[in-house]
Amino acid sequence: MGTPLSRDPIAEARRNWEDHGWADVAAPMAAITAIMRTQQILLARIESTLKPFGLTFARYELLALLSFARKGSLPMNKASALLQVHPTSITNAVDRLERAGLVDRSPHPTDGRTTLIELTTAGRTLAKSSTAALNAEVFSAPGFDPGDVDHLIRILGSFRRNAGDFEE
Amino acid sequence: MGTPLSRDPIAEARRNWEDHGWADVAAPMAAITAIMRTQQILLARIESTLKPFGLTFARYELLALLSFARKGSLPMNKASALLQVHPTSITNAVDRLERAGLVDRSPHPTDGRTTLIELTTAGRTLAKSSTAALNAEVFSAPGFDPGDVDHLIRILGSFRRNAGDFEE
DNA sequence: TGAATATACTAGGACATCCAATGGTTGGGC
DNA sequence: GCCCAACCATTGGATGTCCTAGTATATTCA
Repeated sequence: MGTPLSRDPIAEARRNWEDHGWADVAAPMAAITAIMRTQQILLARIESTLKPFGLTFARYELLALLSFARKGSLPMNKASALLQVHPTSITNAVDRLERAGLVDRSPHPTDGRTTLIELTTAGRTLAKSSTAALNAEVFSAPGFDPGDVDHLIRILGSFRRNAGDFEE
Repeated sequence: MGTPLSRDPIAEARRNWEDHGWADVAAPMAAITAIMRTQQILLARIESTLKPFGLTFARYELLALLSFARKGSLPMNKASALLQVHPTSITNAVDRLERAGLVDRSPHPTDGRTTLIELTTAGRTLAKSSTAALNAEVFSAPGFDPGDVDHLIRILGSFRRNAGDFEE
């Protein structure tokens, strides 16, 4: 987004917090802000890799989820729960994927309320190739030390469990 | 967003990656996905805390940045660089903050291209009270172990430096 | 000095997310 | 057997982010 700054803006914010009498919460504030910024950087990389495939991250996630579904199809509310996004976001993503010929909607055989989504052949092919691209361009060189990757998975896993994402 | 899942969806995705021959990138994939989800959870908490103040996180960040500016004013391009967002996002945020009477725009005294933004009295008051709310409701109980907070700051700081956010 | 280049902000469009409200569909309790 | 609460998907509205273009101002250099 521009040239590197001479100093870390988050470290600067942390100093500001400490100087204003909020030293007790300065470190968590810095950690949370750093997560926000890291997500932004990673998302930009992912979107840039997916762009040639005509996909956004939201649509890719749905495509990938469907490609792993045993039956090849998934109810929309199930997708919403697994991807942890609002149902309307799924509706939006399916609208666009369907218009692009990558998924199909079909009524649930026994429950008239739910809609099933299923990959088309083109969708399955694109899921494969875009995943290969993400693996090669993003996940294989994420910018973390290998040891830090395990730390992150543990720390964030614990956080998500405490936040009520899952039990276990 | 719903009831807790019985299993961690990210751990599940990691297993899927390993089962499909991508074991070498499964762990970074899981870490990156966890960062995405963690950011989503934290952002929701922050937005919920800021809602009573009529602020969003984007507008709050700008307000907080201005409240720490020595001169009390900041060029828009400077704000864009420090918050690491696109210049048009700053324009958008300033539009709304200005309409709410929280900031003012004024022309730069010597450079006719740049616009300065400055807190109004109401803006300064709101910056204080909303920061107090965030400190009390989010940063004081972030959901991380104290030791993990330092780990995160170090790991993510290193990542951001490698990504070109800042030098040093 | 005058033209080419660089910088700063804004306007309009595409996309994603959430919330609130709507219209069907199910299924349990009486 | 019926009714109402719960559930599912969609629509419309608000916000935010980025991108591309366009306009205006500065700076550089021939």
